[in-house]
Amino acid sequence: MSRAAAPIRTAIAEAVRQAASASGLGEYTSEDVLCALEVPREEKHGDLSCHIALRASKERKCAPRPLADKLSAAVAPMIAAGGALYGRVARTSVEGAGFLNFYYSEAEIVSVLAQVRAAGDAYGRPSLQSRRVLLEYVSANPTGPLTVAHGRQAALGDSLARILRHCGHRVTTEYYNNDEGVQITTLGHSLQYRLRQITGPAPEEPMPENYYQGEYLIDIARQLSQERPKATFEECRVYARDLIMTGIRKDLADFDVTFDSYYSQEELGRSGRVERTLEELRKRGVVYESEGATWLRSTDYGDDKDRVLIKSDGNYTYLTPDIAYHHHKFERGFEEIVNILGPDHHGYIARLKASQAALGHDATRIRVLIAQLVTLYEGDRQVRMSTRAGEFVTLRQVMDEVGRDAGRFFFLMRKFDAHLDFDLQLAKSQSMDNPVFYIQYAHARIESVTANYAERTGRRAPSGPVDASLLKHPLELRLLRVIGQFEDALAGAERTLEPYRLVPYLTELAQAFHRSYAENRVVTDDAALTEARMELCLCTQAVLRLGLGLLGLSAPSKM
RNA sequence: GUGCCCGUAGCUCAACUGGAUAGAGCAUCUGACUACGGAUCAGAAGGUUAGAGGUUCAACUCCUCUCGGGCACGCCA
Repeated sequence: MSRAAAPIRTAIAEAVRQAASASGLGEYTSEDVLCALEVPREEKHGDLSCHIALRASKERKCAPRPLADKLSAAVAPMIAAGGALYGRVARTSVEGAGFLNFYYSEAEIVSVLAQVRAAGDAYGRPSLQSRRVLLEYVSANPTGPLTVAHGRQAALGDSLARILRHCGHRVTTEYYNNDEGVQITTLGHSLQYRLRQITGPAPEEPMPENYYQGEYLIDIARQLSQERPKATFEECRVYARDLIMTGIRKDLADFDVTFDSYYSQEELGRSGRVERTLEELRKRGVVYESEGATWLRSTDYGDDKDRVLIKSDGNYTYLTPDIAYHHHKFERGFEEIVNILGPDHHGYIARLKASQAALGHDATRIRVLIAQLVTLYEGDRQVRMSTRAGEFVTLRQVMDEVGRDAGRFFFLMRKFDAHLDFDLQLAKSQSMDNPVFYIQYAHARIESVTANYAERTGRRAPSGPVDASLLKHPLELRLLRVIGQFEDALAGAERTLEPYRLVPYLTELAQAFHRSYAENRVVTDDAALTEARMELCLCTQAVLRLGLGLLGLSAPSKM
């Protein structure tokens, strides 16, 4: 194959696009065709399958099979001698309702080793237009420690950032810090109450129900009492807020989650942006006064109710600065705005999008991912949580309990819009019940093969190109195929913004390795075969490391 | 009452957004190294996709209704 050949998936997509046009099937973009390519569930259906004829048949209401035949005929010259896919695709076939299946040549399958080597850390990067993405996530109010729900959002957002970056997008990650407002005021009162309990005279009233009840405030009060026993309310407010925020950032850092930017609501208020945004909305005629309040006519933009911007007491609602904040996201030039929110915010999406549409922005550029709740189990016992009651499980506790890798893996292993049952016992068990170890074990195992190889040869890798055609065993070919499917798994994760798609892929890759390993001894007296198998191991390891890295997991050499 | 998410093997979940014979892991049962890590590998069994209709070449997927679970529906944040 040629040196600068495009990845096979891209090459096939381009061939299909041209064939579709030539055969009168229709004009499609590369993106359209890429979406119609899939790795078939069953190997007998080929290495890559295209169902674009099925889609075309739907559009023009005719039988799909003849369309697939026409497409196949148009593709035929491309796999014949001199065609773009010559030597890479051995054959195609039309099957089922109208699938066009591609069967790779053995040379192509084997060439993934060279492709992994050549691409290095960029392996699997799809050919996409790079976008400027603002990814906002966690954004927990600094009124208490992060919970497991935040942990899930943190793992999801961080992994998503890694995936989008790997795909060539320019990503800025941001944490919106609600560092002022009603909840922070309540936090200040709560701390002051706790402080008085320590320094006296103790308050006679019981602690109001809406105060934050958690024990962490008692600890903070104890600390403050050493420094400033007579702290004013304002001092309490700032002290609690800042100390909690410091703790949040520490938790995130220990979870290996960092943000490019922390965006302060307080600073947003000082900047005058909120007023300017309101002015802009007024100028656009989407604001009106009623019942002493100021309203946004959000129903004109798809919301089911108009929303209050300024309450009759003169204060802004929560929405108002948030509108200004998102306006500022657009003003900073981001082409795609991704927000990860908890399930309690789903009703908020429509009004947020409406507000941005009202400002003249393209609301379809906003993608909101709702991360569903986490239910925590300790074996059979369910652990309930509630921030106010102070009876909750923190991200910190989960990290301490099960470790960072297992924690992140469990948060990511399910798709984010489904509830997650997180079994602490399972996550911390270092047994074969635990899927994260299965994947990491494959990586570590290869490391020890490498050590064996190094002992024999004095090198950790083949010194030059290997003869990959020596890899003939069905399980080896299977492993090579799975390595080549990384591209497909990554593209799926990028398109849907679902990191969990990498989990079954990596499990499959690890499995393909373990199976091949069980049948084929790597280091033998056959020098050429040993080199080829060693290269296969090293490429497998490279993709495992890459995939684990995209999930934010370590790739250990020993376990 | 209204909206959103969900209901798939004994358990936890997939099924590439409408595609091919609904797949994995665990649990259960049966097997496998005198060699590179047994945290591994091979095999068996397990299903009327909650239920009932509908749409079409094709439905776990879309529409309607019913049942069951979760989360939201403020001039709260």
